[in-house]
Amino acid sequence: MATRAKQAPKRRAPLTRERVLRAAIRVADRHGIESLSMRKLGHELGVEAMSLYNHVRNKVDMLDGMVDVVFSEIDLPADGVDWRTAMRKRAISARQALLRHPWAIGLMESRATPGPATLRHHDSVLGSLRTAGFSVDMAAHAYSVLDGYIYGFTLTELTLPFSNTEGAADVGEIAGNMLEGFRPAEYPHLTEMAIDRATKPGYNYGDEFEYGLDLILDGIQRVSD
Amino acid sequence: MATRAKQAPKRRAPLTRERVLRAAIRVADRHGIESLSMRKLGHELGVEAMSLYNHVRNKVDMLDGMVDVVFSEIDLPADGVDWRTAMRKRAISARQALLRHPWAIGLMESRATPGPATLRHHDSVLGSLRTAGFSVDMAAHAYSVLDGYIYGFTLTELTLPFSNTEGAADVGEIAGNMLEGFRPAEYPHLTEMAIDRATKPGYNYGDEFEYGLDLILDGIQRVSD
DNA sequence: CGCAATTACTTACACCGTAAGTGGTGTGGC
DNA sequence: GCCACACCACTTACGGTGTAAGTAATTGCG
Repeated sequence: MATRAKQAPKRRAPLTRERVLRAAIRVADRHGIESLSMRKLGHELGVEAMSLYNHVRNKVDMLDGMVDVVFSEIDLPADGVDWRTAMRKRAISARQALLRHPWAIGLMESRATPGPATLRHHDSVLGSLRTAGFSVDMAAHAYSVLDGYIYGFTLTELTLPFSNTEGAADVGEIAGNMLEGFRPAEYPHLTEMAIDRATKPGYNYGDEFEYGLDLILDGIQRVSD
Repeated sequence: MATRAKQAPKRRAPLTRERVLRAAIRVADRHGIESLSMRKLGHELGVEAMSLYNHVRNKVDMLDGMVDVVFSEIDLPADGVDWRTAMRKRAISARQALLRHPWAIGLMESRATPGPATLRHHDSVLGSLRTAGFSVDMAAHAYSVLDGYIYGFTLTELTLPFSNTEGAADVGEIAGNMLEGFRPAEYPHLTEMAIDRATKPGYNYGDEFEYGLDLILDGIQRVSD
């Protein structure tokens, strides 16, 4: 038992930036980003708050790191397939990552310094388009529409007044929320749509995503031929 | 001077929810949302922090109100014009409002209860589409792509690492930021694009907005015929 | 005039991010 | 074997936050 390396029972796994970020993401996923404090995060890791600052410059640096981890979870476009299916898969993967970490989009707004995974992601998407023969201008156009749509759709999806955690309970819930919040006559078209949705058994707003995505991909394809 | 109404010189304008929200927006626009505290806002209005709570339930209620004001600044689609130009104008107006108040998109993520202006806005857009002959399903599709794109594009525009306050200084700035932050060989396509953009004299990322917008409007039009 | 409602004020509390300083512990050179 | 050193978790402290609770002043109305 000389030089006991790590088998001592009280020894705890050493803190690292990686471990801090993972724990922060876990807390934010579970309890919401607004309740992520350095003290609570320290507690989660069995450590005092100030110890975190040995691995993270400050809180906004940590938030930057968290966003970068989310980007790292998005599948990069595979090469060897046509640009359209590559973009389609990436878009779907991106939406899933952003839904998994609902706080990520809200953080993006305030974050000015993209991390390495973010840069790698952007570079890879651009590369996929250029390899497929897109001009620089056209790649910029395509990237701009696609990314805008991905973030924006997911953002609206997240802010929807009814639950987006798919499930049959949505059916009446939509109309319920609509009708109790205001007098229907005040917002006739909103009401019409809510009722229409509520009466469709398996309706799920998330399904709209691929409709718009394909519409945009069609548009890009048409203009790039 | 009996019953002096309000001509006493020291009388200050009474607080109202309206005035509180306006001041909050002013502070957030000027110094960033993260430095908007109830105490500072009180100071801005010449009032103690706690007085604000007579007109606002709590801080998140205030943030909700601020977002609703931003929505109220977006031009509603005019009726009497075809849906396409109505949607186009509204999209441009929405982007401008969101750029004017850069904190608004970041707030949307966490806000679950839309205000009256927000609801009125949505209702009006839906109404414009329905009047133009869109089915409920098709209106939902169109609205979903368009709104997603508007928010998402503006969000990416706001998070761009270079300044988006239009101006000739952008030219070298883009390439500059790109090249100093990392080794170009690591992100070849990003670098290529940055250089390409930087060498275009009047380049402004915001111009991409209308390109994507028209691409989407084309797609909607094609599918709705 | 007097009453009721409104609303700005003060005080207090728990929590926040983090600057600064301290002490113990694991590792590498002799 | 031993010691110096780098590391890193710790404690303490400070100024800021949102807001609950209570008080006092002003206003509008009978």
